[in-house]
Amino acid sequence: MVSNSENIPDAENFPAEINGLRMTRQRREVYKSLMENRVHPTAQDVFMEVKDKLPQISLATVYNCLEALVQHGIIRQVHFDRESCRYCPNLHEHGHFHDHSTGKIHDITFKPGVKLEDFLELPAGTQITNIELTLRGSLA
Amino acid sequence: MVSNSENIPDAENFPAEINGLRMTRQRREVYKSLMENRVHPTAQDVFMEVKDKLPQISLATVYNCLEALVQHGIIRQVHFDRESCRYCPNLHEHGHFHDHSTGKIHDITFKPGVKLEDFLELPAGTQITNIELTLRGSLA
DNA sequence: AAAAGATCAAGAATGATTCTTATTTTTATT
DNA sequence: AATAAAAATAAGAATCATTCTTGATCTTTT
Repeated sequence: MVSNSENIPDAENFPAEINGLRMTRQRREVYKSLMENRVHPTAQDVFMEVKDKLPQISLATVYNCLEALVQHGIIRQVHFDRESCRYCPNLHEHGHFHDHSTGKIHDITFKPGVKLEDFLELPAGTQITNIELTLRGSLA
Repeated sequence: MVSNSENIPDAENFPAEINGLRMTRQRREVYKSLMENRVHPTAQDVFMEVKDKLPQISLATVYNCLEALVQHGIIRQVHFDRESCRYCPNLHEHGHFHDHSTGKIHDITFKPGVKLEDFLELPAGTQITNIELTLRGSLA
């Protein structure tokens, strides 16, 4: 159980809106599912999870909810090649390590204080708004 | 013209095989197209380019050729979100900067001597076999 | 309570990629 | 050089994640 390490509010006292996005029943369950098990699920995965709580929810609605949450900066979308998009409620700047031996995806953080210019040759005047870093390999 | 900064052999004296991959007419034209204009094209882009030389080539064959070239370590496949895959003959370790103001994609190299452990918190025992780094933004 | 606006469910549409199959080309064998 | 076996190609069908469309259902505002 991951539970209270991150203070996930339960249904009753869940905020009515987050970052200006109204928390409907569907959005709340989608978001809670992401918060409760940090497995970088696909839309399909979330759909199956959430159906326990809202049996009538549709896959299209899960896509809508995920999109809305992404647009409001509540979750992040991550990509591995051209596989299904995955979703992640960790908003801290981080990359991902795809462990091929287990199939699991792990968050990778930058060392404190590191800046892009420290390790990349960036052309002068580059304004970076988004970084996506993906490592692949295995834990020996 | 990019031409001879990288010594692209012309059709006649093109190697019969590269990294153990036999250079058929189709593979050769696909590869030459990538080498000659470094624009990170999609399969569709390459298809249109190569049709000038081989009018009867099919899109499926372009996909086959690109796949074969990737499998033999002759080119790299790169991904931007879930857009069409793009291809790149630059085999040096590098990332990509997607400039939203122009739509262009630029190669970004690491500063010489930089190692992953220098800027990332890598769990002990991680064996990295592949890195994909994508930056988005604009040139101010 | 009525009207306007948002959200939702269901299924159709889209688009990149992969797969299938028959044909053609290349290579190996006689 | 002729034949057999293997590899590559063309064409189009199939797949699969995602987006779009439409009508129905909630929510909020009036």
